[in-house]
Amino acid sequence: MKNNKSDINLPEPTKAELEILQVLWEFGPSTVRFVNDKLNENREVNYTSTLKQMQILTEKGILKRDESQMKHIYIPVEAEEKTKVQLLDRFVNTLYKGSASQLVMQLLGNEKTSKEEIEEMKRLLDSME
Amino acid sequence: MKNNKSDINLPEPTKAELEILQVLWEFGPSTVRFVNDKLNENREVNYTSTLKQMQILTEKGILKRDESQMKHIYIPVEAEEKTKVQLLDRFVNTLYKGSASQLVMQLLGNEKTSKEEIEEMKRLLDSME
DNA sequence: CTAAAGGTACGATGTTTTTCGTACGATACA
DNA sequence: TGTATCGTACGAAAAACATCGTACCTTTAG
Repeated sequence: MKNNKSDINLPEPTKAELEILQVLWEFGPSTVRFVNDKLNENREVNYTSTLKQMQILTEKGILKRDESQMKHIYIPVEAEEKTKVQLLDRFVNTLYKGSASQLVMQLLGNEKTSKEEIEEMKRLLDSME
Repeated sequence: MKNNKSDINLPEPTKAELEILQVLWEFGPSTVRFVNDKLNENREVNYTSTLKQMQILTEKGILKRDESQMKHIYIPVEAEEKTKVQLLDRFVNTLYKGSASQLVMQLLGNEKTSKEEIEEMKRLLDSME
């Protein structure tokens, strides 16, 4: 199997970009100040660094923004789910040759996966057709 | 929840590095020539680029090598499983706040996940305690 | 014995991603 | 009204990653 274009051309958020997206997913549309404050709960980042990243994300079409106020409000263009599905898909393809069940097997073998989680997975699977 | 050190200090293979690891996982200990040929089935890479990457991987302690012959043989230090578990763990933590069942839910919602895969997951889960 | 082929080493360069300094406009308020 | 504060814009530096050219050694075939 050669290059899979449909994979390659996806806008692939980078690490720093993903961090920002996660804040927006968790707290909804936000200002740069807010996002930067959240990031700084975990690590030191300069305000203008965050601003720049969010501008880049906007250029790439991953975020859009409301400029009607001086404090611009940034909003993810795609729903959290959609982006995560893409990332998960890439992950499964890369590491498990596309086999979701292999990935699940690994989750089950991982002691960090709790009994409760496993029960929940069972429920999910049983509730399917 | 602040920095999770156990996460942060992992040697996190880069994209190019992962490509190489995958060849070694699939075909076992190999020479640079062999790995490079495999990579070139997918995309053009210069021999010395692959060599360099494999040297870097060795410096990082992700690969070791047998230098007893002129053609060095490279071998992953950690088992495929162990490395994948680490990557999966990071992935689940980053995207799903550690909830494996949420990840599974997303797999189930993805039309690319086949009925067979789902059946297989059921089997796996049922065979657990 | 020698030339070609094929191997390693490694510095340098190219590219992408991340961070930041500086300029400058808005706002707030003493 | 002027100055401190808070915002955006944006180029450029820094860091991380990836690629490659060149030097030089070993093996092999003639």
